[in-house]
Amino acid sequence: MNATIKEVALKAGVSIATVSRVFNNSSLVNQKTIERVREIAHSLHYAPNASARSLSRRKSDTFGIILPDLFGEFFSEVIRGADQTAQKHSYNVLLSSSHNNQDEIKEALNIMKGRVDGIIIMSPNIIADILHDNINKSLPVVLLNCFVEDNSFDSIVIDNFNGAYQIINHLILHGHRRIAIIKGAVGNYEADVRLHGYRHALTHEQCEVSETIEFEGDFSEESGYNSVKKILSITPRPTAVFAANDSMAIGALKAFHDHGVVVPDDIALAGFDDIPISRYVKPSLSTVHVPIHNMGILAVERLIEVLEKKNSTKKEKIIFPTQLTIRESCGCKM
Amino acid sequence: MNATIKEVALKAGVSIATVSRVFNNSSLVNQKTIERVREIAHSLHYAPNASARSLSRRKSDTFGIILPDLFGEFFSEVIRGADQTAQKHSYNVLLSSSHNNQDEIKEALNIMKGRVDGIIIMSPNIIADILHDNINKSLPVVLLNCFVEDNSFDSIVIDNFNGAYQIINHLILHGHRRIAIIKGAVGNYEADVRLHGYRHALTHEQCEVSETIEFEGDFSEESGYNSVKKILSITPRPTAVFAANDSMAIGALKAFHDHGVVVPDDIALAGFDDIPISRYVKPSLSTVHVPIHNMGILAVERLIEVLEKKNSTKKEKIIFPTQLTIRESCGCKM
DNA sequence: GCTTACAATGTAAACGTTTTCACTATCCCC
DNA sequence: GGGGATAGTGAAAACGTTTACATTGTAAGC
Repeated sequence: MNATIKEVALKAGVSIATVSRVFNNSSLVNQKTIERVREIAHSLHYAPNASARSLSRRKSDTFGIILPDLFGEFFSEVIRGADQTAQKHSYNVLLSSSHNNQDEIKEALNIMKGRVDGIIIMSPNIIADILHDNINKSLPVVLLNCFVEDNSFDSIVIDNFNGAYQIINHLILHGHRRIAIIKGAVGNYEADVRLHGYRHALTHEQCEVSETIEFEGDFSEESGYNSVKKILSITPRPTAVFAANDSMAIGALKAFHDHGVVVPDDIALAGFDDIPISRYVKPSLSTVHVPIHNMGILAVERLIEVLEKKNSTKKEKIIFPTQLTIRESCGCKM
Repeated sequence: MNATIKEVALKAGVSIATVSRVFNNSSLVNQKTIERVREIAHSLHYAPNASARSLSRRKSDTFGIILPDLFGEFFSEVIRGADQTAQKHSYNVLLSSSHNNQDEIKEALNIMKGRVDGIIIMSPNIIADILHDNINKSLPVVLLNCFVEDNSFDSIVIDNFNGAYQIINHLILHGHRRIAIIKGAVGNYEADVRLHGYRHALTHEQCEVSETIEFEGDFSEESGYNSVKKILSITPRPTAVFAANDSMAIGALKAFHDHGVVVPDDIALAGFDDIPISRYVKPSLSTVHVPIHNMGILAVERLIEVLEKKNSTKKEKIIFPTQLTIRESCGCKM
């Protein structure tokens, strides 16, 4: 059984109000009293009950993070940034991942509601209606890489379009005209935008745009690996492949190797995200750098800003620029 | 403002007790009443206040997870397993990472206290005293890969010793006698045990054990990369290198390549953990498979078991076996 | 020595639930 | 038609805090 504030007060010979004040660093308490209370509290292993505190203050000091999944390095980087920043500001992080459909997100939102002071949602499949219906207007929300047409939520997105555009453009500049893509998961907003960037760059330079060189993927290494077989079977063979994320690119790299196709000599390869591992594969991966870690940091900082009412009236949409990161796998010198 | 149980009760023409019963699926409520209450609740966007609920029930339906860091795929796999399992049993996950010293862990424990119904701690640096002093006996705890001499906590550990032993033994069986190690982080329990397994295997087969072939590392790709320069500078050159985790092995792989040393032809390489990416690097990594995901699952299941008092009297220590996973980087056929 | 001011503390009412206990109405059985 | 059961509901006391307000004691100012 944990000690309560009452027991501490009793033993210290003060009222519970005073104990409360000591633990909330109120300036109104006598120094001697503070010391006595702290000592007694320590000897009783007292720690304030968080639920009671939250109930009374109408504040939980906790942020919720809702993620579609937790595979690979991408999401853990987001969480890492968010967690570190939250801790720095004395907030906790309530995590809920593996939500891939609308119902699961709805469920997660309902659980979070009343438990957190703000929510970060990352779900490239989400539909805005769900949010409107299930989130109280007074609860701060930051959307990460979600598609929202209106400005009803704060939102942070990566410039997926330009990222894809740039790397395709780079490939074209180095002589590639027939460039295949391994697409991201179906129905995924980010996947769609990257595809559009890819197509747009090709169109702009009068290169071939065709569904015959667009291959299915789902962001996993395995799907990247599996696409390669199909890519190698078409003629003429594409001279370059753009995978919509690094995990698929790494899977593809392995597959090319297994089929005796040398990257980048026989075929160029590029990815997207710049996950930490991508510089350590061989050949190292040319990719589009995304400041993943920073997104987590910024999302939390924005929540805090809104909570402190500094800047809450207007919703903001922050677009993170990406950066072309040329390594070995595309075979180009910058 | 969120609606409260009172408003729902008022509008539905019942008492708050009845509303509460409806939301707790009590069997004692009339079907018609249930429907009316639910309808009204929905129209008011009512969701029970979690703090009040926790306070009243003395239960938060939340588990805490304390981690040293969140880098790489290892930790995110643990979290993934834990989160999925927690969700399955209607629990939430409160995350707190980036704790590398005793004081930070103490702090994290104090914050978690009163917020969670159970705690999972993964911290290969932890000292048991901290735990005894800061955790209430009544709070269920599961230790993941921590060193604890006594049986005062439930604990799940990987069989690091045998894992290391086995893979070194494998290398020896295939003719290697001079095998270097890239060690894990200093002061890290897992790192120590893997080192012992390595040494023990060498000793057992009368191979050279010497600090001149033991190199510093910290589990990061970068440290793996940096060790290689030193490894290549000693004579006679080791014929095999064992990295104490896959991340370092992948860094080393890259370094060997950059130095024109072919793995496995010129030198054999092995890792530890079997993170998802290790099968996709080139050459694919021979390593020791660790059921990371399962550890997260099991930790949560154990917490639930204890909470439900099914099996709480005795503390358990579960040792996860590892599995030798031979791929290309060691150059051996099984 | 009387007010005034202020520092330090206490009292008690919230906060929004759950849950025990008590109560009513209804039904069934002899 | 009286005496249980039983189903359904309500009243009210917790749960452990915070905090507005009230109350002390003491020092300063005149």
